[in-house]
Amino acid sequence: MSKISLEDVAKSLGVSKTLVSLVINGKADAYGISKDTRDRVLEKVKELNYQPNQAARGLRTGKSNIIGLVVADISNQFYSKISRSIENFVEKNGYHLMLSSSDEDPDREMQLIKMFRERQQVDGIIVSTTQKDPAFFKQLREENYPCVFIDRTIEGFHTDNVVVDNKKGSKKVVDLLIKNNVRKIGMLTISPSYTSTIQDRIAGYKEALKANDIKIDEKLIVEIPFSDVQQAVKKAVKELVSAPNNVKGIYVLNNSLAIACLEVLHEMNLRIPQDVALISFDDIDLFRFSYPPITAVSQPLEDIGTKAAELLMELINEKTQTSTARPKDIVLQTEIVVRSSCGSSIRDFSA
Amino acid sequence: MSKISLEDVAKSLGVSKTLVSLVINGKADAYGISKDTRDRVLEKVKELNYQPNQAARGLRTGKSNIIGLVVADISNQFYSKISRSIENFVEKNGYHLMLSSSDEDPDREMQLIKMFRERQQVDGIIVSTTQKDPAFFKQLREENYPCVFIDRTIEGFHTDNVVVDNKKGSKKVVDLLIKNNVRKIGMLTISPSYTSTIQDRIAGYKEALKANDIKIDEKLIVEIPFSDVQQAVKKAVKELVSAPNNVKGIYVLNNSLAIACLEVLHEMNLRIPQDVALISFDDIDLFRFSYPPITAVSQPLEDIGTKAAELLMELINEKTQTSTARPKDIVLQTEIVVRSSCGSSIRDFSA
DNA sequence: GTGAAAGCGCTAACAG
DNA sequence: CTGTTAGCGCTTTCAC
Repeated sequence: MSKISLEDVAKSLGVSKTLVSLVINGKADAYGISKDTRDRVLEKVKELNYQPNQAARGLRTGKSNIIGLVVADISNQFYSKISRSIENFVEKNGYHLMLSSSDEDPDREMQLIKMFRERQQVDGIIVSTTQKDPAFFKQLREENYPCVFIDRTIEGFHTDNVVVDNKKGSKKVVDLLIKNNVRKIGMLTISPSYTSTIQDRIAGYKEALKANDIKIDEKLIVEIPFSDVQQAVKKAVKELVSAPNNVKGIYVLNNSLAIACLEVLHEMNLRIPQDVALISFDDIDLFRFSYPPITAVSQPLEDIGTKAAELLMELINEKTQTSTARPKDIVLQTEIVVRSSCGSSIRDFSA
Repeated sequence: MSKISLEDVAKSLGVSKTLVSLVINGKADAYGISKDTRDRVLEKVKELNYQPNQAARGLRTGKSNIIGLVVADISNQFYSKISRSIENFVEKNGYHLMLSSSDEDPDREMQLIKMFRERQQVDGIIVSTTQKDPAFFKQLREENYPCVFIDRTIEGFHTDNVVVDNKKGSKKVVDLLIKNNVRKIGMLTISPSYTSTIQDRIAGYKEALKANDIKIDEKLIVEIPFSDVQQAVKKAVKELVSAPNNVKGIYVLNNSLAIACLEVLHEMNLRIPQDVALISFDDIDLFRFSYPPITAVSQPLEDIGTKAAELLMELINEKTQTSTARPKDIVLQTEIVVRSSCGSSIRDFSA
């Protein structure tokens, strides 16, 4: 441990702890400390390689300079990319990132947040929530605890969040498929399906169908449990592509589903897009190089992370002050990345 | 904030803080506290939803119950999967994970670790180091600071680590390619190339060539800078596949290189493996579904994370005690996943 | 079996 | 401009 303390620095300089503390915290000017003493202090600090003890500081100030991030699964590229950009941003502000995965379990998520907050004194959190009921977060807000939602919102609960326009993105990509003459389109959603993300994507799908005078068939919408994607997708895809459904296109609502779906289609020796077209939400590296390359709705991951971190830093700093225009609802736009899996090929490796 | 403190609990029970503290920390038995009072305390704690303040506890005990993880880039699936399994393990022990990416910058890495340790009171770290010089870690060890290496070691420095047998894996995969009658094999390494991982993989490549009486041509070994993979790979691949080099196979030493390489080969309209074969270290989801599927050396990511976390927990708990058989050098085995990119096809989508 | 009291290292009134 | 002092909430001797 950094055995040397504030007191050591003060003593070896023959000054008070206060003085050293003020200098270290950049309050030298505010307290009119002479440039000379300030420099002497700074020099000594460097010489002794003094590092303030955060536990002590935290105990005193009630702050930790740590922020928490809770996502469904950090090993999903979608979240790990966002995490990276959050890290980059908060680091500039002297914050560190504490991380946890909820596995889409609402109770676990609550537990994690509580732990972060109450035990570890995390100064604020960024969460991709899997809650349905806003009660927990309402209380958090009442207690004025800095919290930013990413990716998902909770119905009927307005708070600071950074999301993408899921409905619009969803509609556009389904529209594209229909323009490519695929009119019978099955959809794979994922549980928990009550999340805003999934709901909006479903809504976009339905809108696209309606706009093209296609009747919505609820039997073509299959919900896959988060805990057993592999098996469930297999079963679902088989049913969708065969009679009486005979879908000619499959729309999957996230990247894990896409991977599983791709695997099943290959196993079944179905050609994509000739036999069945495939489109997905979430664009990941894999989709560029898969066989065939997959058309997907791409989200600005870096922006999501950066904006969320920015928002959280604002919240933490404003905390007691009156806040301007809160909560901030940031909606970013998606982009359709067209590849051969939907029939309209930009680049097709099978040539 | 959890406004209620130890004192609140004690007061509302009419007992001392000591008592409550002892009960909470499971030392009731050791101090012979009656089952009756213990239960009363526990009940009150629950009723008031008391959460110990970690900052205070940390200040007192010098522990934080946080461990740090430093990797090159958390958005690389290789690290995010490991991170996930570390998280799972340490969580069971009541620890949280603090995360940072070093971007393969040795100075940044040192800075991060110092911060973790000295400022944030992280109880121990797991690091995929990018250092060449062991000095920093030697000092860490002298100060008895718990630290576990994953993925990479530093030459001439023995410490607790969890790695895979890179040399063997590398040799096996190159061997395979040679067995498939590809004898002119170029290799793309990545900087910093002095890491044990890269050195061992290079050694494996050379061994395989030697074992098959193929002359080693240093011109076929190209180092790609971590900071500019895309461009550099493009240039390198073009040179490798054309005269006078005319390689018939490319071996890339990690997954980022593979992705970049795949892209270039497609751009150049070269068929894999007919024109150029491709093999890689690190198996990621993408390789199963890419066109063509890519043969790779697969690493037991979950095991790496779990073992490393286990080791670290041991180190933290042993700290003062005499340790048995330290440092522990855990070497896990890799597995070659054969796919069509190397010529010997198990499953080939191009059919 | 239980309580009193010291003190971890720091910050922030308040004095001067 | 600089120093004194009082805790933040907890653990841990030591006493009873």
